[in-house]
Amino acid sequence: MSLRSGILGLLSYGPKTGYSLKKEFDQSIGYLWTASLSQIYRELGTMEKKGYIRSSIEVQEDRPDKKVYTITDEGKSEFLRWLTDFPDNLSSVKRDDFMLRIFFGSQLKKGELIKQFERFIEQKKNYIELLNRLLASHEEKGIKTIGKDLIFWRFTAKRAVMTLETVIKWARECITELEEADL
Amino acid sequence: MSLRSGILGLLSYGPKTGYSLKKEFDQSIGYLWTASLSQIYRELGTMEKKGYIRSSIEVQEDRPDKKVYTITDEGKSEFLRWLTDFPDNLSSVKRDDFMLRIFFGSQLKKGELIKQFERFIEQKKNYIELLNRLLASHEEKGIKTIGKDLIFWRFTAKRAVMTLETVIKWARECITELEEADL
DNA sequence: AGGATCATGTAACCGGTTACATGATTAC
DNA sequence: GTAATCATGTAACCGGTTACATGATCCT
Repeated sequence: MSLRSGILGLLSYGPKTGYSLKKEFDQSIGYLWTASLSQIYRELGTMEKKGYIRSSIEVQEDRPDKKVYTITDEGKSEFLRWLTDFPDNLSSVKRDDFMLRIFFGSQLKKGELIKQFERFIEQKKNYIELLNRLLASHEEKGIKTIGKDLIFWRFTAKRAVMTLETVIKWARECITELEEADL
Repeated sequence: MSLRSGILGLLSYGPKTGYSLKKEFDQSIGYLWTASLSQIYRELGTMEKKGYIRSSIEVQEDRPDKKVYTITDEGKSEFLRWLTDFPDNLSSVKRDDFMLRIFFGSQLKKGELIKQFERFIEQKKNYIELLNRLLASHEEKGIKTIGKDLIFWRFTAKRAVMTLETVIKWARECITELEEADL
């Protein structure tokens, strides 16, 4: 139940609407957890029933009213229960359909494969740049505003960047091997 | 619809039962795609209705009869349609609840965090060994029996190993940084 | 004029997980 | 004895995706 925990975690920084939660998912933890609006609204509904969050309407003129959610004490302890309870097995589920296609690559043409590896490299490069901008914006705000969180945001973003650099290296090696191989 | 494609891909090597498909998922592509038995049986049922596969009962004595599935021509072309149709965006979905916990790590104790990073490293190390054994067994059989597939199986396993080595390095760096930091 | 942004949701569907059901043989 | 292996499935549930619905303001 990690969508729930993600929402509670973000709400632990302060009250938010469904819409603004979606933006935070996209902009700050999108590289490690994604969520759609409909999912967020549904989860907010069930969490309010359970008493993990409370809502209040903030009336606005010239744009739709806001429903602002605040985390309750039960919500905080529910979040901490999840946070401190690491699962025995720390591996995340692997379902990667790019890799599945490569696994069955012998049924593809060499040229097509190389083209796809090149697209792959391009996309990962762009993603690294995006993450570096995110990291830089955290670093800029610095310890004064973000506080103790900075080091952990650096950790997670760092892992993403390092992994991307590795898969780029891997894809380059694949291209070289493919070019040398006679298929 | 990649579970379907995974099954069709495996059936393209030869007829199989639901049970033996499960074993192949676990033993050869488990590191890039997982599937449960109930999922496989359900998918086999719908695929037979669609005409992608055909089944025949193989009677056995002293153990349950087998229902052996064979890929049809429609099945083959459905598989190739999927295989050649790479999506525009090659990124796989990221939902990693270990990372989510690290992101909110400022609410955890330093000692607990280090312990979890150490568990993480141990598990990844073990997984590398498992993959290396898998790779070695492919390599052993060699080009003569596996043929053109070998290079692609090496590619996919290689990526997994390289990524694991990277995340181990990352986790070690995190531990060092954590030990030096005063939280 | 047309699309993005702000803001809320519902409904249907689809794929993955968990639990249940059955039952013989083989290996420790 | 008991756990693993062989072999098939069904049913319920749960979480994620896609489509639908509404409507004003702001920017190009």
